[in-house]
Amino acid sequence: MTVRVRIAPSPTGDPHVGTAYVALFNRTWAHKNGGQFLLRIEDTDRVRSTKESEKMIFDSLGWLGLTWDEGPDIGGPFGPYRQSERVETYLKHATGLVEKGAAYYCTCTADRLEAVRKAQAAAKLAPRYDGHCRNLPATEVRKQIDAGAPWVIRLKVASDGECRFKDVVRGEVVFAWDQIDDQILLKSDGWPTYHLANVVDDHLMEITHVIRAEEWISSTPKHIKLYEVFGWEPPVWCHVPLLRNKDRTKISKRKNPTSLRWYEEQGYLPEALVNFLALMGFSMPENREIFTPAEMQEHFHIDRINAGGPVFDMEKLDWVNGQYIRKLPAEELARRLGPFGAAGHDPALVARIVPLIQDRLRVLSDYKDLTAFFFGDALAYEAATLVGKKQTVPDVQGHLRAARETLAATPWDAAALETRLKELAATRNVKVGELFMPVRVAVTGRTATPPLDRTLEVLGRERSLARLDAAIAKLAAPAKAPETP
RNA sequence: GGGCACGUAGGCUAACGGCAGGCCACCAGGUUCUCAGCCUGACAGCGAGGGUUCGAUUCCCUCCGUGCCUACCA
Repeated sequence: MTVRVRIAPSPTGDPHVGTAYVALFNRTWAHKNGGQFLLRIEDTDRVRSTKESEKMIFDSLGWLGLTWDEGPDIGGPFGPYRQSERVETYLKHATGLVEKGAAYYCTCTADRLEAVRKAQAAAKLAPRYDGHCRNLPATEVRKQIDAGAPWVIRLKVASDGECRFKDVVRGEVVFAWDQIDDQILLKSDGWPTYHLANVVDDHLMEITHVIRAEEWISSTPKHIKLYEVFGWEPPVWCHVPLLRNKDRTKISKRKNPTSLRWYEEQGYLPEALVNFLALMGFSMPENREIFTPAEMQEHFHIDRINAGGPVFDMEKLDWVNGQYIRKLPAEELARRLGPFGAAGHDPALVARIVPLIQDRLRVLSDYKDLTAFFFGDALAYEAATLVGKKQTVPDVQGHLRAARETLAATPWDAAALETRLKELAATRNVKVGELFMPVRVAVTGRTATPPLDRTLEVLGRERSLARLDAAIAKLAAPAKAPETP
């Protein structure tokens, strides 16, 4: 039997990091077994679903390389893959269940349901549908419907005994059937709820393994009941853990970035984010932390997924991202930096800059800040920054003037610049740092930069000398003088 | 409240019932003109209590903690 799995995101809001997480496990499992990975859009919530959101799901998953074998955009033999285009199917199946006696029409109003819930809460009972319409004669409900009352279809669940199922990640799970509510299958607008649509589609699309988030465990008995009353073979159940915020609650945008677009905009590499996501619950043999999707696929098995909910650790993500950034060939890194500002810069200059910042990029969007001083003429910094803690203004003035003079007479390559500046420090009888730091600040405006010699080299003679002049002028000016580059 | 799930250092994780190991973060050194990177080292853990066993992180029970679900959302 061919392994067929799917993810079924609902297109509401930004594309979620949890979607990518579950997609990764699904896709890896399908491809490891030579099967198919499907993307199905669960847009049965007519109020919240949007086309823009759907598009973003396609784009973000595509960005991550988590491509699908069948889906709304590319089609496939089991389409349509958008639930809004399958509404008649669900209606037909729901009414079929009523005819079989496995489901029933319900005309209870929202007001009544709320009142029932309130009463149950007051009596400290579990909030649950009270079976009002289930117990009414069918003719009575029929009469109300014919009179124009809105109706829904509910699944008949409550009964004795237990619902047991095997979960690949967790082992055997048991629910008492009397804990399970008479779930609404078809809403009053004629559209299905998740539960109905999900089961019908998974069956018709021949899904073999349902790999989904842990939050669905509680609903699984309803789904099993549906498979039972339809007379269908249920899939293999695999509930993977939920990604967590630092406080261990379900990951949420208030407490942690969840939008895949955010990660893209920050300049996390897609392969790094996927690698990091894999680390949340999956582990490679021999403690490997950095690996490709192909390597993961080789060693992956659903039953190796850790069942505990992992805290999404941004610091480790940064580390993983750094690993990937440093591994990139310089030209490739330059290309990837394009959208982060490098596209607007002279390619030849970018090519010289990239090696200087490759070890210093945490995310690609650091590019702008890290390279700002290579562009433009004016530098904005306080004159005081030029003067070290153990230095006096006259000291620094002397260093800068001497450095300016020396550099003006030095061939402009890193090796020569370093040699001459170090000689100068010796001549002036100061530590290298005491000379280098003021020069660094003078030509870059900051105290943390790539090595000074290479920075000077890329910056060029003309610009470097001009900035030294500006720094000397800045120090000569009255203490609180405004910036005059 | 009820149901279910989950507990290995601050975070992610590994370990046929047999010496608890790796990564991130943190800290300390080294490299060095600063920062970053890189190298070395240090710190740090089986939620608690019972039971089974020669032996329990591992199996069982109880407790505790945490999370999810408890919608005509998914």
